[in-house]
Amino acid sequence: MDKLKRSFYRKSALELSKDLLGKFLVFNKNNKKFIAKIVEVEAYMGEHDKASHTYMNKRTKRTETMFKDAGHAYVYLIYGIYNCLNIVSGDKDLPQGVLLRGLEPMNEFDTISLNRFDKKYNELSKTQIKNLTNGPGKLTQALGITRDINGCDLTDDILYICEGEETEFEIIESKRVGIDYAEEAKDFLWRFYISDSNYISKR
DNA sequence: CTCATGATTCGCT
DNA sequence: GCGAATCATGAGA
Repeated sequence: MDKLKRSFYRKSALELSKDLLGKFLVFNKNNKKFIAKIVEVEAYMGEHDKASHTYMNKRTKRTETMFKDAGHAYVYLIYGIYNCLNIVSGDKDLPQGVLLRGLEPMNEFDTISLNRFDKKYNELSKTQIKNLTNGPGKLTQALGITRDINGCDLTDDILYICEGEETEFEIIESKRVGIDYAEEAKDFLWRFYISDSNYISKR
C-alpha cells in the first residue's frame, strides 16, 4: 500500500482520470483509516473547458487550489450542502483536476453507514448499500471529507492514493454529469467508470 | 420505474 | 441577487 508520488499526478486531467480508476483512496480521520477503490471519475481540463471552475484561467479564492502543483486535493461546496473532492493534476499554474464521483468502500463499513444513514452496515437495505458512495456528494459524506482538507497535499498522510489490485477491468467513457450550462463541452466524453462496478452514479 | 422539486450556502457579478 | 461538477423524497404511471 505505497503512496503514489507527485510524479503520478503530473499529467493532464484526461490521462490522470483514467489512471485513477481502480486505485485505492486512503483517508485518515479521527484515528480511522478509510480505504476505498476509485470506480468513477470526471476530467476537468481548466482553461479551455467551459465546465471547469477554472475556465479561462479564472483565478479566485475558491479556485486557487486548482492552480497548485499536481497532487493536491480540491474540495468545494456544491448546491449549498454537498462537498465534492477533486484531485489536482497537470502542473503548477495549470488548473486541471479530476472529480471523484464513485468509490467502492473496502473497510470501515459501519462508520461509513452511520455517516450516511445513521445505521449500522448490516441494517442497510440493498439500495442503501449501493447509495453509500455512488456520487460525488455521497462519497464525501460517507468518508467525512469536508472543505477543511481543501488544498491538502496527497504526498502527506491525511489523504492519499495507492496502487490498486492487479485486476483487469473495462473502462466506459461517457458524458459528464450536471454541466448543461457548458455548451459544446457538455457533450465531451470525459467521464470514466469501471463497467461492472456497483458504485456508479449514473449508467 | 420515471420525473419534479426543494434544500441551503457561498462565490461571484 | 443568481445559480451551482447534487441528493432525497414524493407523486404518478
